[in-house]
Amino acid sequence: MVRTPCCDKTGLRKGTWTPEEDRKLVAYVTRYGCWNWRQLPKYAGLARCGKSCRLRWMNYLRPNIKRGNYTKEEEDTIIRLHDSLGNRWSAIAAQLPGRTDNEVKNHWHTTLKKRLKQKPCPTAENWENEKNKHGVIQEKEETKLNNNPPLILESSLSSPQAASSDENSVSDDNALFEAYEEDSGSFWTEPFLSDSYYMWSDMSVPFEAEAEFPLLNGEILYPFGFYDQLDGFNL
DNA sequence: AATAGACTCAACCGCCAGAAG
DNA sequence: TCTTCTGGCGGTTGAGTCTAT
Repeated sequence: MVRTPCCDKTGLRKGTWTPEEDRKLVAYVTRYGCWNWRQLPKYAGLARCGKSCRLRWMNYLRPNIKRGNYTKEEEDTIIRLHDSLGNRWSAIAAQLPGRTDNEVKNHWHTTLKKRLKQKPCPTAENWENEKNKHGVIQEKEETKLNNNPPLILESSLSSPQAASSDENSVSDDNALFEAYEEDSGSFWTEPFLSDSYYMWSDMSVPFEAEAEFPLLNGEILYPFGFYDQLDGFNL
């Protein structure tokens, strides 16, 4: 949706991502990882800032991103965690497999906040009651988050085994990664090339783009088929 | 059918913390 | 210790879509 594509002073594109840009980013990150978001666009052949690439990947292109309606359980979790953590969206999102902080934040502002204003959710009330009854639930929640950071991060999300049981709501884009898994075999078993894996094993220094990355030279080797924003990835 | 207002959500912005030099 | 770089986070924006009139 959204912002009119434009360029900033340095010639970097802004606004809505095109299918072609998505394709380049997905191809690059799944193949080489995101060893440095700021440098990545240059090597991936993208006229975007690194931040924009990271955001696009984290919120949209990453494997196992869950889209669509929120379940009652998910909404209850958001309300409960927001009650105890406040606007710590990333911490809240970490408890909801497949949901991003941006998505949780949007859902809160567009739906849940209003709903609670109109008619305080029974779940929130129950939560208050439970807190009063047991006194320790909130502390438990905080402790869990502080001492044992949720593992629902890149590596677990990227594994099909760890995917949510609500598979139908998971983005169709995942077909892309499943297809890649078939190709590479080791895709899921190797450390996921994402935030937790910035540098691939035998590459400590970024090499010359022209020499090493066909992505910049017309003949582009994509591990996947054509991506269509409406239909997802056509393999 | 046309229009206005409300709603949604992808994307941007600015700030902060941690790491490295 | 200071500076610079980078990733991450939360707040905000604004164009597209939906709904009511």
